[in-house]
Amino acid sequence: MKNNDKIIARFPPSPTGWFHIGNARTALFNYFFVKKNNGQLLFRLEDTDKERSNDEYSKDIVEGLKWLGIDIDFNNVYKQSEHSATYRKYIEKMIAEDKAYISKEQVKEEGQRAEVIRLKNPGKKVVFEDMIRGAVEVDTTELGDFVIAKSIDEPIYHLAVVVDDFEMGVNHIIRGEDGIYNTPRQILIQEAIGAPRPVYAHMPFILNQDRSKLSKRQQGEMVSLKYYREQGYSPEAMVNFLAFIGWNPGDDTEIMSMEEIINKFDIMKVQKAGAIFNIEKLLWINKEYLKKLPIEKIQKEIKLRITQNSGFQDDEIIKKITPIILERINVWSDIDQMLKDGDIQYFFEKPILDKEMIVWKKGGTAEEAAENLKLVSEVFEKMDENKFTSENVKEAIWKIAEEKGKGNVLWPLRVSLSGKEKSPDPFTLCGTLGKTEVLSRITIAIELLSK
RNA sequence: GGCCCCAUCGUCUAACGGUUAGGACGAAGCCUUCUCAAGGCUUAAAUCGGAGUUCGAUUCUCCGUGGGGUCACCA
Repeated sequence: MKNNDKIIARFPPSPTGWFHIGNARTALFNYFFVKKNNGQLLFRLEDTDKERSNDEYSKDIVEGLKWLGIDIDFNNVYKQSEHSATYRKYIEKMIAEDKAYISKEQVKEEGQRAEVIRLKNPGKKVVFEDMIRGAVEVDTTELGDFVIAKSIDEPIYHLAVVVDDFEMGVNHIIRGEDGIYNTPRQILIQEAIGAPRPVYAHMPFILNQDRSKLSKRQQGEMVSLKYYREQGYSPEAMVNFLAFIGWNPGDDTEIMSMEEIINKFDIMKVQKAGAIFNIEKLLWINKEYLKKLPIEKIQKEIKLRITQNSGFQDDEIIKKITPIILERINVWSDIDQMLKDGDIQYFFEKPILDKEMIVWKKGGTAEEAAENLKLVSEVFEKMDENKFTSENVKEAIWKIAEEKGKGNVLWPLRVSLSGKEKSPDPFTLCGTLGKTEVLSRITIAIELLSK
């Protein structure tokens, strides 16, 4: 860095699709690097491809970055589309200095220009230093006099990038591995316009299960950050997870905040090889973050999901079932699935019972079930409504359960209350539903059994 | 195919040239238990192959092999 000691990096997405998870990770690593080194991260929209660029995608990218907690200045976003005069200036300069020339072309396909601007390629070996990979050497001869602009007013990507980075004072470029092929020709352009060479770092890819580059074709919407936002993943979990694809603090720590990551971040320790996207690990990390959330926040989210999906909104019940739900989910959208499976409704309304299901499969009869339910309900009748907690219920009927066989008492009770083969234990159910509702559901079950 | 990049458990990864090759996710088993979940404990599981350098290679070099990427008037 000749003129400037401050590290300036950039994140330059082109808004031609939903914010890609791999791009999100690149942005994150840029941010880690810059924060660690008291530098600055700039944002640039590469929106010169008018056909494919759109505003919705730009918004999605900005929102995604904000969601992740990357605080960069979005007020004065540098848009490529607004700098055509700048590109023109450099193109003219290069032509004037004989570094580039207008080339007459044979038009072979429709849409091809009869004239384009090509760089005079000195045809040499370019060696550049990569913070992740070390020295990378490429022979640029085979590139030939490559095209740098379609016309004096239409630069192509490589030229635009080099000019923008130069104009913006960018001195560190951290980008995806595929940028390695672009680097030599961009260096040639830098030399032609007299721009200093930035320091490079090329990040390994995130991979599909078969180790090919992470693709929408294979992963569908799961390549978009949008998907994870919608599913209700915690941004902290996402940052943690993405950071650990290709990097780690060097010890056994798995859960780290953005601040801790930045603190320990070292770009030299970034992995060279690509890494498969492991959703299982993400799920686990997300759950770790879920568990750390304040209870009010958890209740609020659970209520939101339940109300949206089912219309139920009894605050008392929601409060009671919060711990039950929390230990059964990894991500908020799991609540939607629970609702779909009917695993929550029975806390709010009487389940439809199935006679067969109430009977304990491993050796009970309908008569025994009915009899035991009667015994249990007699005990419940005598209990104080205010002391009808799961602990007290357990204490009150444990003896009966042991005498009559636990399976033959607890299974029918639990199924009578939930109507499900799988559910939380009967004591928890009792404590949540309350004495009146419990007795009512038991009565219904007994009637059903005697039919 | 040319060029480029990469290579430790299934996955993410740790290991100044000297470790019983460590951790995590996942899996399996056990405990707890009426079922599910959660939790606790335990187990299985890896240095791609071959040369070389070295007293000693996961680690350094070379050659294979394998995988991936890239070869635009797209970004």
